Amino acid sequence: MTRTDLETEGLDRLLQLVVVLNADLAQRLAADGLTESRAHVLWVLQQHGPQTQRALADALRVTPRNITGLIDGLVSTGFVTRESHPHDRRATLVSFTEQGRRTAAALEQEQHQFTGILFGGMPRAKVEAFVDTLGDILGRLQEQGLSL
Amino acid sequence: MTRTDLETEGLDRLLQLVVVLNADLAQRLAADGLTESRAHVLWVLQQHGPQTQRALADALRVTPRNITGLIDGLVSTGFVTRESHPHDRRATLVSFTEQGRRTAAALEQEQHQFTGILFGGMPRAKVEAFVDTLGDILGRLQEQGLSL
DNA sequence: TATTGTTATACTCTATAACTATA
DNA sequence: TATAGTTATAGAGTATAACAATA
Repeated sequence: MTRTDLETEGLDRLLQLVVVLNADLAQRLAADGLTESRAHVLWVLQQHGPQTQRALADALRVTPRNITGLIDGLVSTGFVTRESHPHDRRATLVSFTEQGRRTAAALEQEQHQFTGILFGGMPRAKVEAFVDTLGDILGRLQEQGLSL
Repeated sequence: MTRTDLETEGLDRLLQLVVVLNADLAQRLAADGLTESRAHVLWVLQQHGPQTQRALADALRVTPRNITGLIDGLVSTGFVTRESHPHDRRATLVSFTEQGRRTAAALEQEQHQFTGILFGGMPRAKVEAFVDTLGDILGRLQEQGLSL
């Protein structure tokens, strides 16, 4: 196999993995009545606690108008509430409901268990090499201006 | 680093890679006036030649109604045309315009060059190990019923 | 004057259901 | 009777622009 064919095979598998992981994520979330965007909101709340819509807009890198719609959806499906901000009457604080808190915790748990599917029983050295190469590739992409 | 931490780090980097690759793809396509879904149509045409909308619906795994909308968009932006099917007057054949053909070929070319960013200058053994592990992981996912 | 979130409007992707034309 | 593609309708994500309330 030529070097070029090898690299092409690598990109193909990487793109295939992207598609499969995305599809699986969307399906799991749909089972909980969530979309990827709404789950992203829950993720931020889980990591950083109650947030203003402005902060959520910055975190998700979408417009404030978009956040209004996402929170509308999460409120109507019972995952979060809008609370008044204690010090700024312009702002609202988005907080978990009990259902939201449970769901976010369960998703975090599921992600953790997912590592077992990916790496379970794989020789440690192989996992280490894989993680190292991923870091290498992410670094290359960052040099191209591609990062989070 | 514990085995668990290592695996968590691996999943984190994988998910980060998914996000970065998706964002970059969307941005490149937008520069050409394309969305991911519309580009997917061009991709199928590039690989298999002119197709009926029905065949495109099957290939993209979306409803026929959805294909109507995607082709409407691709026609109005000049990437494809609807031609009458030679043997079945119910069906339409979707074909490239010259612009569509050029764009699809350029995208294929760009993807090929992208391998240089990902793997260029990396020791062959390292690339081989990475591609091997990707295949391993895709196999594990397939065992879980997760595949294309 | 600047910021927070909303209303108004528009585009894209997605789906189901009913329908037309054709096989 | 079955298939190809459309119209009708609806929900979700995204954006810009104008606006109200508040800082």
